[in-house]
Amino acid sequence: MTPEGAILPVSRHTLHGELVERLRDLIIEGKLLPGARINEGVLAAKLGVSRTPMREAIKTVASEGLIALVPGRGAVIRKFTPQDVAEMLDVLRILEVAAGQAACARAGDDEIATVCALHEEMMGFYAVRDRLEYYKCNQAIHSAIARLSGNRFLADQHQAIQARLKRIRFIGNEEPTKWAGAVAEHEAIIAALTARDAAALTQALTAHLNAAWHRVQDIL
Amino acid sequence: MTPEGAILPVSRHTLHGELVERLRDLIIEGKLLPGARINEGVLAAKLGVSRTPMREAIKTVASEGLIALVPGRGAVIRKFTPQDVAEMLDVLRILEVAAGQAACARAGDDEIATVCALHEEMMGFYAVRDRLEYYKCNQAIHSAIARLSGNRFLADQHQAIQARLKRIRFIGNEEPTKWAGAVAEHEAIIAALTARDAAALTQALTAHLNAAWHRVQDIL
DNA sequence: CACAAGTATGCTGTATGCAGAAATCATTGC
DNA sequence: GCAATGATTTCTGCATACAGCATACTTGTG
Repeated sequence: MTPEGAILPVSRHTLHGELVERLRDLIIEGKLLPGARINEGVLAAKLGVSRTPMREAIKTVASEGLIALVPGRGAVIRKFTPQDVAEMLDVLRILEVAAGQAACARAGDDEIATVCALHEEMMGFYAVRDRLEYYKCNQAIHSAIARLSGNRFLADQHQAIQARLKRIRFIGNEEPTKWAGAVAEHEAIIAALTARDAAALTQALTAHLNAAWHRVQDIL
Repeated sequence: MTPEGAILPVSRHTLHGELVERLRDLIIEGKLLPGARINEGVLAAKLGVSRTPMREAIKTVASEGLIALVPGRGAVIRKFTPQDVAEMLDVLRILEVAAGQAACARAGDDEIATVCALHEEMMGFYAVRDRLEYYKCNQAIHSAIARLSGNRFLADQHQAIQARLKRIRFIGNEEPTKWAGAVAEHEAIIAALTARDAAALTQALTAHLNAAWHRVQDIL
């Protein structure tokens, strides 16, 4: 990938970008709970910055949908209704199915192999019941499938929505039976993808995301 | 809709929201051209505000994708490559087709009638060659179809992408022959929707958005 | 004891100030 | 005459300051 001695631009750390990531993580990791108000001053102080870049980061994350802005009253961590989650999962399904169709048609064997490798890795984590690492692999697989479409914009949109649902889906898969179900569905997805069977892949992805809805439903 | 004497909260105009809209409009209307750098100071002065809310608005619009932030060098109006546009149109097609499918299954006759009414209005503007009003109706129709899905999140995502392409598609349809083509495609869409013919609607929408790509290709 | 009005505090929203990095322009050497 | 280098100016990025609104608390009254 990176040629020996290649000169690549220094990654300029902007405070804004840094804060956006930190803020997103705080929400996704559950340190900031849905419904909770954000006090700019104290949060900025905790992160060791002034209110100005903190506010800019809040505005950015708000436009991504994780935070709601209440005029005159600041920002609150957005609380997703069951309907919100169902709708997001539906769009995720639409995008993934479309990506899957495109992938069967245009993805190279090497690209598909990469996804399979991720799947193997994920199964390894499942074997030792490492739920966090399993989950990371899981997300990586779905992101990879989105990228297989060859449409970067689609992949980006997919990624953004997946990020919003990250926490909810992570909590939703806590039960062992649910987890086992998800694993089985993944097997079907990988099989269909390897065979480049577009129809089967559509079926498998749809089933997987419908099941995901049933899995998270309880915790909403 | 609004009951007689119903008390609805006063619409609080936040400077931030106002600026975001103004900034979006400036870009979409072409007052700020792609590739141009934004000077926070002068733009804020022109709009009669200080740099702080202006910067926040810029960050927000940037996260929407119309502006690119260059660390240490401020913000530039984002320039879309032909590939970017093709990818966005593709996602738009995916979302609209999915919305259309859902609409055929679940939309009420009244909802469909609303879309048809918009179509009639649009044809009126076409008859007198009022391109701007025609275009507004056009966008409204596509947004309405997205809403017919019953999935608000899908509709919102669709809306956001459509907004990004607004200017490019407006310019792309300048030629009379292209315009006529678009009108014909719309007729097919409305016919399929009225008949609740999901397959035909998918066909019509796909054709329309593929054609849209051909129409804008020249100006990129 | 409950409730309402007034007061006080805290927070948001906006403006301004300041340091450092870019960009532009002038100057000097070749 | 052109290129490279240095100085100046502008602009961004962040911090701080201030005003107005929202909320919480307190106090007075029925």
